[in-house]
Amino acid sequence: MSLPHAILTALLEKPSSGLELTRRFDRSIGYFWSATHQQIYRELGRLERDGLIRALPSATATRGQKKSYEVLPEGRAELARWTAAGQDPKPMRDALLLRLRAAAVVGTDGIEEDLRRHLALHRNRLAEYEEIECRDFPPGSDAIEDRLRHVVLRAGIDLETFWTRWLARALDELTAPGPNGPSDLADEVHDRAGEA
Amino acid sequence: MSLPHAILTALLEKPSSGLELTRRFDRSIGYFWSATHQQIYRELGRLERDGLIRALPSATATRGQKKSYEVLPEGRAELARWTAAGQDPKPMRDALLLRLRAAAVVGTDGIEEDLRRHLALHRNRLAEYEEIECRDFPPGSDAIEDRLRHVVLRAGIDLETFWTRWLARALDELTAPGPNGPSDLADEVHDRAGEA
DNA sequence: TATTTCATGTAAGTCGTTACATGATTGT
DNA sequence: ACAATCATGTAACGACTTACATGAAATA
Repeated sequence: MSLPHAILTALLEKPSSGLELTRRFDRSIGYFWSATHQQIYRELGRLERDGLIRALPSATATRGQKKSYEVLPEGRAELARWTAAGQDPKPMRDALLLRLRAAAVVGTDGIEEDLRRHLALHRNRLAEYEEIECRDFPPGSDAIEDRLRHVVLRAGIDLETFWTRWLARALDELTAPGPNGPSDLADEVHDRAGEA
Repeated sequence: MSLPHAILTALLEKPSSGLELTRRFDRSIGYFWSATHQQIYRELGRLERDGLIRALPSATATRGQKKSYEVLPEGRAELARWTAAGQDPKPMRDALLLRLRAAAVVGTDGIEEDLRRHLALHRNRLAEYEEIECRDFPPGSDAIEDRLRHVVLRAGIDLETFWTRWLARALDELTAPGPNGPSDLADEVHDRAGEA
């Protein structure tokens, strides 16, 4: 149940329409909580129905017309309640690690190319985050709101740093010659099919 | 569509029943792809229906009786096809980062306690992974299958290391006194509600 | 026999993804 | 007028979550 609270946070930072929210999710907020425009419109409908947000008076009620929302006191209270309540971390899900484990069983065809592609993507995102840090968080800012936002961005930077380093290492392990050379895995595994 | 392939990988490593798979997902595989027993039973039914796995002949057909599965050649082929195909990384979703961003708007009540709890959890998991590394991957193993499994475990270790460091840093930022002290955020933000 | 544990499943509801539909505005 | 774009939705489906149901085996 995080999407409604992500939207409440975004609307408190600045009242917006559905499409504006979608764009903001593509930029900053979506870096740690992504959402499509369909999810956002559905959730805006629910939040309005439940009395946590309301459409700005200026907005007309017809389809295709821009319609902006603002957070009501009940919405702010609900966000504060959710923020203060503890939550257990969700177990992670990473398809790339799963594929690597599968590759240890059925062979490594196609993996190296994809690791390189992921490495390039993570390097790009890392550069993007570091640019944001230079622009928005010059050294010496000290209000606690800024410190919080900065430490969140820092998580993104450190995570992308981890991925770039780990992918480089995985590529090393994948391409380094083993005792029988790097390309004999598929047959070898096939011979061992069915063992414990 | 990763769950069926996670199950195929697990079954190739060792034929198992639904409950055995559930336990293995709680241990090693679930470290990067978690699943509940309901998901697993449903998926086993689909995989059997589609001819990718089959129940071992010994298994009886009645409810409440243990029923083990093994992978058929079609299942192995499907797993190899999926493993070789490229996939885009999914955007990440982390509720804790979202809560920190929300806390910058509605106040930091309750956050510090939860950060400490998360820090303890990640430290425990890190210790767990490092123990597995010492036990299962002594220095000098060099078959490519072992190198692959090791580098996957390494991702887990490095990720938990990142989280412990980042959480410690976040706690520093949260508890360090700011220009107006650490406890005045809620009121301050409330005064600023509605600005750009 | 009664309880607990093992083991397999059903059902309902929410969330996320993909594809499509519709109205309004702007530019040519 | 026409096309492109902005903007708001609907519909359908699959994935995930939570709660519950049922049968078999062990054990007290």
